[in-house]
Parts: sequence; C-alpha cells; structure tokens
Amino acid sequence: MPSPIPDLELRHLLAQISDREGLESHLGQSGRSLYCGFDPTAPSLHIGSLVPLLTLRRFQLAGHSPIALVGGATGLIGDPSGRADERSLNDADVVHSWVERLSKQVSRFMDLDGSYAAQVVDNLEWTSSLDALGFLRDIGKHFSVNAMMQRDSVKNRLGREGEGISYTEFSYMLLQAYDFLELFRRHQCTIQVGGSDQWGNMVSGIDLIRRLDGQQAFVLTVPLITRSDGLKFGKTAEGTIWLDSDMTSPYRFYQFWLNTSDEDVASFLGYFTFLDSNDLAEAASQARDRPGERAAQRLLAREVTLLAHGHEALSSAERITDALFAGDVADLKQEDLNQLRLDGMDSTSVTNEEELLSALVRADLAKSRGAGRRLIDGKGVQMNGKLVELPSQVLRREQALFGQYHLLRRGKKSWHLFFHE
RNA sequence: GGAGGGGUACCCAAGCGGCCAACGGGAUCAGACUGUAAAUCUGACGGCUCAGCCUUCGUAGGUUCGAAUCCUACCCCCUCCA
Repeated sequence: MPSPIPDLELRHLLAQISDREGLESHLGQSGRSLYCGFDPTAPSLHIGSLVPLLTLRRFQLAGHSPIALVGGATGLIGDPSGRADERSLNDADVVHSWVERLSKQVSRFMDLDGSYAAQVVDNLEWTSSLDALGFLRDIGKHFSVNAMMQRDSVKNRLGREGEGISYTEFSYMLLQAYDFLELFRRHQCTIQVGGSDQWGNMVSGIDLIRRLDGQQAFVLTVPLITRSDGLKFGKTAEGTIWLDSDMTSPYRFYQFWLNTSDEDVASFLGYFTFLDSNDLAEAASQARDRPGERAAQRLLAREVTLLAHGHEALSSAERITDALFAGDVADLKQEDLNQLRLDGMDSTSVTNEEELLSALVRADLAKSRGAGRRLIDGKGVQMNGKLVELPSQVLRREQALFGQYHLLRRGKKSWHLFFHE
C-alpha cells in the first residue's frame, strides 16, 4: 500500500495536489522521498504544525522516506504567507538555538531507522555558502516578478492599506523553491508537503526543478485547520498550545484536546490520530448520538497526548484530570498533591500569611490586584474546594492542605497550586 | 526628494477644548444554564490603600483656568509621484 493518498483523502487531509494522477502513479513505487519545511519562529512548534508533521509520518508508514527540513536559513528571512503584516527579524543565534530544538522535536514523530528512515536537515547547510550574485544569476533569473506579484501572499500585502512587504520577505519564495531543488538533487526528493498557505511557494519549486533539471516534482498541501466557530485553531486563553512539554504541560495539552467542540471532534480525530476508518466512524457516531459523554473528545485527547508526549505523560494528565474534575478535591492525598506539583499543574510558592490577591497576581491568575478583587467578588475563585468570599483573604500555613498546599480554582477550568516551602 | 493620508486602550474603531479612563464592535475573564460543550443571558474589562485618588490617547515641549482634542518640533507607518 505505498500510496497514502486514499487514506489522506478519507481524513480530508488533501487541500491541493499539483498533479494527482501523476503523483499517485509516482507513489506506486515505495521508497520515494518527500519533505516538509518547518521554520524556527519560536523555541517550539505548536499544534498547528502537527498536521504536516503527521502527514510525513503517514507517508513513512506507507513506505516512503520523509525529510523534515528545519529552516535555519528561511527562518532568518520570514515567510510572508498567511501574514497580514511584516515580521520582525529574529537574531541569528536565537534562530540557531531554535533550529536545534525543533530538530529534536520533529525527530520524535518519525522513525529515524529502518528502510524508510527519516532524516532532519537544515537549509542553512546549502544556503549559507550562497553568494548574492550567484543566487541572483542562477536562481533569480528563473522567477518572474510579474508572476510573483500574483501570489496571494504578496497580493494580500500589496493591496492592504497600511501594510506593505519588504524585499526580504518578497524573496522568501525563491529560497523555498531553492530548497526543493537542493533536496531533489541531494536526496532525489520529489514531493513536497505543506500547509495550503504554502502552495505558491511550493509550486515555485516544481517550476525551478523542471527548468534547471528538466525533472518532474510534485507538491501536496494539507488544509489549514479551522474550527467550526471560525476561531483560529490552536489558540486558547492561555495562549498557544506548544508541542514542548516545558512550554505547554501535558496536562494542559490533554485538556486542550478534551475541550474540542462536538462539531470539530470527528474531523480532528481524522486529522490528528492514526486511528483507522472503522474507529473513526465509531467515534463519530458516538459523538453524534451521545455528545454529553464526550467519548470522542476523550479518545482524541488520549491519542494525541500519547503521540506527542508518551505514555507516562498521558497517564499523569489523565490522573490530574480525574482528580480535579471527577473526584472531590478533599479526597486528594498528600502524595497526590506532591505529584500534581511535579506533574504539570502550574504551581507557585507562597509565603506564610501572604495575601491571596498578591499570590493570584504572581501566579498569573489575575492581571492585577484589582482584577483579582473583582474575580473574587464575582464568585470566581475557590480555594481547597471552598468559595473564597473575601478579597482580603490571607494564605495561612495552618489552613493549607497537609500544612503545605492551597489548591486554587479560577472559574471552572483554571487550576493552580500554591505551596508553602 | 515631492504630494497626500495616518499613529487612540489586547485588536478594530469613534472622539476633534471641559459632561473623557475616553462611544461602539471584537477578543478576553467571571457568573447563570450545561456536558470542564455550543448558543443565550448578566456583569467586568488602565492602576491603586477603589463612593476617592493616580497614570493614559506616537515622543518632547507650548497655549489655556482646563487638551486625546489647538500650536511647535521630532519619530514612525502607509499610498502615489520622482
């Protein structure tokens, strides 16, 4: 079963393909090489990158060799695709450190050994030695500015009042096309996968390979994930959901998926898990018939957390969830609380007699003392299972659970542990 | 280099000498309802020692009893022309 295309289609993971029939017959033979790029714009990828990342894995499972490209070079430039405004440039050494982190991160999602071993490359490897004149003569000559102006990523910026696009970002497309060419030459990489906002950049690579080497390459895009309510996928009140467990704890990660809406859960299972079509169909019907049970959400949360963080992290996330939402806070044992503190529930050290308001602010549960006061007035804070009535409340060691912990709940979902040293 | 437009709170966006901590919308937060949903409704949404006070409307000065609103200089952004 060397072609993963039917499976991708089943999961609604195909946005565009440059030449579907050509690609399918190309994939008829196993061992093809394909790549997807990830630019270092932060110290970690977030869940938005999960779809292309898992797509690489799906190809690998089908018998092809994936290359994850981490953009040490392109990350220095900034991709205008999908952006309404110009990016600010990051320092080179910062980008370097991000490249290292992302390289490790993406490796975890693929098999680095075996007959279809994955590899991770950095495009700085071949771009750092480029000279400006050579690049302009050898590569730039093959790009028509007229055509580039037609690209959505450029058009959006030109037509937008109050914004523009720098030459730097305008050039991004050339670098990405050049990457494809290099990977084609170095690793016989013939397929590029990416988000649908990358389409323009990606087909530029096909053109370049055909012009310079006379060979055919293919690209395939996966859809940008949207939510049924139109809000941006992957953003929550707490901010971005990162793949790095130091930036987003496995518990929070698990909670994110658990809170997926009824409308989205069936399709998310397709996008983000490796469940087969039977399991997908069953989960979908459960979600439809008994939404209140949220069995599909639980399944989704379990599968994705397992994928991203492994068994241990998953079971701790489930354990915390259980303790907080299913049981009674008073039932928690001392070792449970110790564990919660280690396990990823956010926690803050407090001093004896510290004002609750100041602790709330330090713990980021309230933006300011005034906001904290209003929160308490609005019945929004519980401590150790009891509603806090007075904003003037103080954290006394004697009242702490086991002389040590105050378990804070803000609203329904936000938990935080205060502890005395 | 020339001409024009613009910089207001997280975002969009009113205001154009006092009634402005600044209309409205979005986002966000809390409460009710629920399933740790969605929709809806209610409230909050610069800070504080919170019926009061303090600091905000690109920056720095100035006029005035009083400025986000007027004047001066400067910085930044955008569009068009060269």
